[in-house]
Amino acid sequence: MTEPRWLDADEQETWRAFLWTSRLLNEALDRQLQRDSGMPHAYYMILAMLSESPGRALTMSELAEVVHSSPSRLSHAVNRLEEAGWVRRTKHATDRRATIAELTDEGYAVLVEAAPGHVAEVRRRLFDPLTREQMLEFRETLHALLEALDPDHTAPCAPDSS
Amino acid sequence: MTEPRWLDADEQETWRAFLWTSRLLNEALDRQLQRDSGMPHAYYMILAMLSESPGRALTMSELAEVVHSSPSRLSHAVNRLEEAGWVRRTKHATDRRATIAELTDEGYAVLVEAAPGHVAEVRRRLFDPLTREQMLEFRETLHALLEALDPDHTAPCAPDSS
DNA sequence: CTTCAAGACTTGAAAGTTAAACTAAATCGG
DNA sequence: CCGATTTAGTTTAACTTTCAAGTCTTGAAG
Repeated sequence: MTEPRWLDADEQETWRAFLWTSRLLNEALDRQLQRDSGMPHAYYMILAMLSESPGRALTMSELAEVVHSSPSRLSHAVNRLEEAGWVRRTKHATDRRATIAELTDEGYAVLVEAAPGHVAEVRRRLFDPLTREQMLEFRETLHALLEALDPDHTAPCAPDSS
Repeated sequence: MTEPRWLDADEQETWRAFLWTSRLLNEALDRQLQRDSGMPHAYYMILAMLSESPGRALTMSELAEVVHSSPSRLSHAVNRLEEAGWVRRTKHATDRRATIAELTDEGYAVLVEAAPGHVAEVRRRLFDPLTREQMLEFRETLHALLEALDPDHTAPCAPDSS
């Protein structure tokens, strides 16, 4: 740690802006989902990712990866979702270590109910305030940051759903 | 909620990229601070904001505002920081409702110790991957988003410290 | 000068997350 | 085939955050 180059004023402001934007945006989304569907954003993501998977099911490991959750966190979350009746656990047929999490019909219904409001909120908070050009250049910048944060592309940032 | 305009492919990808970037960046920062200084980012912010305030002290309300914390969360956090001996609570002289949180010398020392590593991490994760132009345009975009998220400028995004 | 709403916190319990330890099943290298 | 690893997942406890309620001022109205 030789000579820690301090942040200049522009950097300072950029850093602040990033911190506040990501916090306020995440809070807005969380509030909306909690209010309208009674679940946090992380839980919504679990349902959403399951709904897009073949058979509306994934192993816990696969699911943990796509929602970027630790195994532990996912396990707790799926406990809750199972209690709510939105997800069901099954044993994997051939690999008996694996557990399969499957979206129930009820869970799917909840998701279908929740999605429009969620998408509307994303649009309102993220896309309405930006021009198309701003959005595209924003995306490029985010990709540059992602490249540095996650060189191996662990993150499933290919075109997928919300 | 009439006709929920879905996200197109570009929007989809932008939204994903934002989600992942903000998560990975926040995680990286949290990990670094937890590892090197044994505290979460939110606690670091409390110390940092106090250190920049006149007399290294603020009322709980003021502090809650600058770190964007609920009163309750801040109260719990300050309990921990007080146990650690990094912050001290005092009664406000004239308004006996108010409590003043004051950074102790020990807390200041911890912050001074922690700051360089933290700044280095911010630089590494956020600024190194971007060109100066990218950074400046990124900041503009974030300001546009902030304007929509927080029209009353509650967020202290004027030039300040980390 | 009382009354009473609003302001500034604190508290306790519940929800969510993290960290570390643990079980069980599959795989790999002799 | 067998022991050592690795992989998959759960569990427990600690910790952070949120939510709802409660305390003690202040300030403003009547």
